[in-house]
Amino acid sequence: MNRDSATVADVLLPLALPGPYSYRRPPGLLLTPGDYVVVPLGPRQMIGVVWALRDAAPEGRALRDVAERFDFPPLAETHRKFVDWLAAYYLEPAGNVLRMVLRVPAALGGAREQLAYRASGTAPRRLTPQRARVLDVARDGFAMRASELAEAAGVGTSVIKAMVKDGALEEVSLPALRSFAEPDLGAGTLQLTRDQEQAARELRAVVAARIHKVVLLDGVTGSGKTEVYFEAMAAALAGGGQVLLLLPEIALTSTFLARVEARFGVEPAQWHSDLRLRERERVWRGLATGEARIVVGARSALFLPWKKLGLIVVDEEHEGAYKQDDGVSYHARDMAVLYGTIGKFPVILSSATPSLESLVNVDRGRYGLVRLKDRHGRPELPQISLIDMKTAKLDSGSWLSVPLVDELATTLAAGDQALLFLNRRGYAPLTLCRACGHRLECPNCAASLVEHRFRRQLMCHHCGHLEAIPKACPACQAEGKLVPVGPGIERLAEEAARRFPEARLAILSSDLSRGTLLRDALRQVERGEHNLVIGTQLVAKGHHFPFLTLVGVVDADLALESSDPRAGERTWALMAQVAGRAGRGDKPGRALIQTHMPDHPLMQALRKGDRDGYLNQEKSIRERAGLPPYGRLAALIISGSDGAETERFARSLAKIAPSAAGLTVLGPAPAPIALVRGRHRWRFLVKAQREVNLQAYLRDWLKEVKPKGSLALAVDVDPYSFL
DNA sequence: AGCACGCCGACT
DNA sequence: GTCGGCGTGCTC
Repeated sequence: MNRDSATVADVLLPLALPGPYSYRRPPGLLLTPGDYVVVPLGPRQMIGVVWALRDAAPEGRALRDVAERFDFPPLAETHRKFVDWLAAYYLEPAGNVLRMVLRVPAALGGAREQLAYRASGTAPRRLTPQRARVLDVARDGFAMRASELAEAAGVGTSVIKAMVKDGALEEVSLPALRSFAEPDLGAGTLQLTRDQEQAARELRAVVAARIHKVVLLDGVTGSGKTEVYFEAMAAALAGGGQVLLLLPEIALTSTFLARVEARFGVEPAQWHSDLRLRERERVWRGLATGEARIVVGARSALFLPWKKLGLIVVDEEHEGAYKQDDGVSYHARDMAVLYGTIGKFPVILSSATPSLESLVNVDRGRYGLVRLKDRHGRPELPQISLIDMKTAKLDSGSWLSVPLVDELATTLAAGDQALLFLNRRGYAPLTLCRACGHRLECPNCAASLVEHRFRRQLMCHHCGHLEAIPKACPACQAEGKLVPVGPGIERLAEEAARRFPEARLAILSSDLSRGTLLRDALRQVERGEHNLVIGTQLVAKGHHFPFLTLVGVVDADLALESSDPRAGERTWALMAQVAGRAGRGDKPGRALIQTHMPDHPLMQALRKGDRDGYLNQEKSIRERAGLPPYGRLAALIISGSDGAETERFARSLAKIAPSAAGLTVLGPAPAPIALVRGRHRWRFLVKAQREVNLQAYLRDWLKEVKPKGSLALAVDVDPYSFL
C-alpha cells in the first residue's frame, strides 16, 4: 500500500464495535498502520489505532477526518495481529481487546513535565461540597494531575482551577518519567548446578534460533527453575528483544523482583493491579519506545504495547488464575503461546506441577521438554501420609485428628514451623437453625452465607453480599438456635489457638485485603516470625517458607467435590504445592493429608509420589470423554433477572443450534450455581473434537441472536470455572 | 463506552 | 402541564 496516496484510514476504536471505522486522511497528515490517532465519534473525540490504510472510501458514507496523530511509535504489526487473533479466538469484538492495550489513559501525552496539584493546607474561602470532596482526595494522596484529581473527586476541572486560585491547592510539577536502565547481563551470573547448566544450554539454544517454539520447563520446587529461565531471558535480551516474565498476580512479590534485579543489574519494570497510575504510564511508554527491556508482570502485561518481544516466560503455567476476566476472558498462558506464534519467538512454560494440557502437548511433540531434578536429589514430593478421617480419632467439635495434632506438637516443640492448609475462608461455610433446619442463604445467589467471625458478619462468596449475623432464625424466629456448621480457617485458627496456646499464629487468606497487608504478612512468615501458619490456597502459591517442615492438609476432599473435569488435576497441583512448602535444605519435609477417601487414586498417587501414574490415568479418562486437551469446550452462559424468561431464552437458543459433525451441544441446564447476584443462569456446554472449528460454529449459531431486556449471553471459550 | 432519543411516573 | 428515570440504539 502506498501510504502517502492512501486517502482512507481504518481506525480501530477501543469499543465493542463490529470492526474498525473508516476516516478520511486529511492531506498533509502522514499515517502508517499502528499510529495512535484521535478521531471524531458522534459528538466526542476518541483515541484509536490505525488498523489499515486504503485508497478507496466505502460506498455511500461521508467520512469524517482523522483529527490528529500522536507523535509516538506506532503499535507493532505483531501486536495488532495479536489483538485480532485473540479477538477471533474468544469471539470478542477487536475493539474490546484494543481497550486492554489502551488502558493507560495519559501515556500518549508525552514525556514532558506535567503539572500536578496537592492540598496546600490552607482552607478554601468557600467550602462547597465539591471542594470538600477534592480536599478529601488531595489530602491523603500524592500530587495528581488536574484531570485525575477532578475524576477521583467526581467534579469538573473548573473546581480544581478555582481552588488553585483560592490557594487551597498548590501546584507542583511532576518530575519527568524515570527512564529505564539497560540490563547488565553479566551482573549477577549465578553458579548453576550441572543439571541447571544443561537445562540452561537447551533453552539458550532455542532462544538463539529465533524461531517460535514452546518449551515446558518441568521441575519440582527447589530445583532451581528460576535461575534456569533467567539464562534464557539473558539470551533473549542479548539478542536485542524485550522479555516478559509472567507470574500469577499473587506471586509478584518484592522478594521475587529483587531476584530479577540481582540477576540483571537493573530494576525490572513491573506490571500488576496495585501499580500507581504514573508508574503504569512509565512502563507503558517505556515498552512502546523499546527503552524498557524486561517486564515482570501479571497476565494483563501481555497487552502492553511491546515494540519487539523476544521471549515470554510463563511461570507457574498450570495456575488457574491465568484464566480470568480482565474485561475480556482469556487464558494468559495460551495467549502467550499465541503471541509467540505470531511474533516467531520462543515461549517457556515453567511449573512444578505442569498442566495436563502442556504435558499432552509435549507427548504430541508440539512442545519441547526440559526436566530438572531436585538439587538435593530428593524425590518430587516430601513424604506424604494419609489420615483416614472415617477411622481417625477426632475430638468432638474438632477438625484436627489426633495423629495430626501429635505431629504438630512435635514440630512446634522442635522449634520448627508448621502449616495448616484449608481452602476455605471465613469461620464456617454453613449456618443452620437447630430448631427448624433453615439454612442461611444469600438473598441474591443460590449459595450459603459464610460466617466471618472476625468481621462479625455473614458474607456471600459469590456476590460479596454482607449482613449482620441475626440473633433469631429468620424462618422460625427461634433465638439462640443458629449454629455454624463445618470449618473455615478462622474456626480452625480457634482450635489451633486452643490446642497450642504458646504458638505464634498467622492466618493468611485473601480476606487480609489484597496488596500490602498480605505481602507484609507473607514476609513475616518467611522470616519465621510465626511458627504455626494457617492459610487458604494462597499459601501454596509461589512462596518460599524457609523454616517450614510440616504441612497438614485439613480437608483434601474439598477440591475434588467440584463438577469441574479439571478438579482432579487441580487437586493434584494444589496438594503437591502445599506439601512442597515443607522441607528445607537440611531437613526433609513431611505432609499429612486428612481425607475421607484414602483409596481414591489421587490420594494413593500422592502417598506414593507417583505423579506420572496419576496423570496418565487422568489423561485416559479425559481422552475417553473427549475432554480437553483431547477435545475442545466452550460454555454458553445465559443469564437474566427473570427466571422463567431466562429459561425460555435458553430453550429458544437450543432450537436454533445448528447440527455439525464432531460436535455436541449439551444443555441447556441450570448453571451449577443457578442464581448469582440476582441473575438466573442457564448454561450450554459445547464439546467438539479437536479438529472442529469451534469458533466458526459458535459464530454461526449466535450470529442473529440478540438478547433483549435483562437477558445476556456470554461465551466462554476453553472454560476453566464451571460456575 | 458515552450520549441521545424515547416512553412512563412524581413534582414545581 | 414538565422533569427525569434508565432501556435501546448508534457512533465511520
